[in-house]
Amino acid sequence: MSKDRSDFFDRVYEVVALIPSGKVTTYGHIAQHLGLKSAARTVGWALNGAAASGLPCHRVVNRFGALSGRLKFGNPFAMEDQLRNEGVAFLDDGTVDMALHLWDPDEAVGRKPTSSS
DNA sequence: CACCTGACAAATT
DNA sequence: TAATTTGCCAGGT
Repeated sequence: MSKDRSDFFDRVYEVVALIPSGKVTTYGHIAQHLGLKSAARTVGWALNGAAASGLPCHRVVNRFGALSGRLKFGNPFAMEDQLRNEGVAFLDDGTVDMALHLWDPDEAVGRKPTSSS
C-alpha cells in the first residue's frame, strides 16, 4: 500500500514491536530480516524516533550486545534497568548476554514476513 | 542544491 | 591480524 514515506522505518518498528520480553536483537538482524543486512545503520536511525514511538527499542542492541542507544531513553540507566527487569542477564562488560537472549526475527517469524501485506 | 551525520555491520586491503 | 572502506536510508545543515 502507500509506502511512499519510509516503508523501511515502518518495518523496523514492526519487528522491534515483536521482540518478546526478556529477549534482545541486534540492528543487523533486523536489517537482514528486512532484506538489507547492511542497512543496520538505517535501523539505528529508525529507532532514533522509536524511543518516542512507544516501541521496546530497549531490546535492540548492537552486535556486541552493548546498549548503544541508552542515552536516547532520557536516562542511561533506564535501558539497562528495563532489560534487567525483564530477566536479561548482563555480562561484566555491561553488555547483554547475547548467547542467552539473542532473538532472531528471521527465526521467530520463520523466515517469512507476517505483515500479510 | 550538495554534503555530512547517525543507536551499525560486513567485506576488503 | 588489524585497520580501513563501503553500504544502507533518512534527515539536518
